[in-house]
Amino acid sequence: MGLTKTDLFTENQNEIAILAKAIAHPARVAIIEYLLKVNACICNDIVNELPLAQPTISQHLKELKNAGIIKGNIEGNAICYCINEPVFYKIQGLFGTILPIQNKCC
Amino acid sequence: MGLTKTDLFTENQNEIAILAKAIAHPARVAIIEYLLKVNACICNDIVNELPLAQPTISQHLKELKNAGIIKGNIEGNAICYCINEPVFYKIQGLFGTILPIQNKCC
DNA sequence: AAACTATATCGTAATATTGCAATATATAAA
DNA sequence: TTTATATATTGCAATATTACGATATAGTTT
Repeated sequence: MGLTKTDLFTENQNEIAILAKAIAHPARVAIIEYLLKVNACICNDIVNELPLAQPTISQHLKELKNAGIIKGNIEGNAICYCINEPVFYKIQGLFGTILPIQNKCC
Repeated sequence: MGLTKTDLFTENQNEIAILAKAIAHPARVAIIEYLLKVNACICNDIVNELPLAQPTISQHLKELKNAGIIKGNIEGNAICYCINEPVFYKIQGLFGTILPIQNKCC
């Protein structure tokens, strides 16, 4: 197979999985960290910052954008990327909730 | 290709990516949620809880264990699984830090 | 218009992931 | 010791991901 059975799980479970998958690559983590540092930049800045080819960066940016984690605005012939705050805060909410674990593991 | 260039990124970036990847599947999200609910259970309980075959559950448990998110203790002929607190709190720390975003996106 | 800059898309090869039937392993119960 | 229970591993097919060269698209500058 190789096909995740999305329909078998709740919308919330799928949403968490999709957001986690967007972060599940070191290049995309690096892009997020860089955007948090410089606030906003064009794609070419990221190409110069990371040791990956331009099409590869473009592909990673697309995935981050599809997940809603970043957004891009057309700026002349370039595209200005930045963190999409609402989704970013949502991630912090989803993964950052301090749950009291009652660990009675055998 | 199809091979993530791990050596090009920092240890921290790779660690975040590995933890995120472990959560990047709805079945594994469901397993984590279930373990948080019942505190501890054996693999067969999860097989009965989720609509996936036993080998598939076993595989997902293995990935969660490899990432350090859960741990399993031998209990007779069964294996008792539970959340591995330190790593779980680490995830909350990594993703849950409230960062003030200065969004000056174009 | 021609050359340049910035980004996206296509095509493709290599590798990874998902899912499960079949089977192996190991302890428990009868 | 046979049978049942619980989990892991193997093998395999289908699909997804990663990476990048080549190329397309689109705005900018000269």
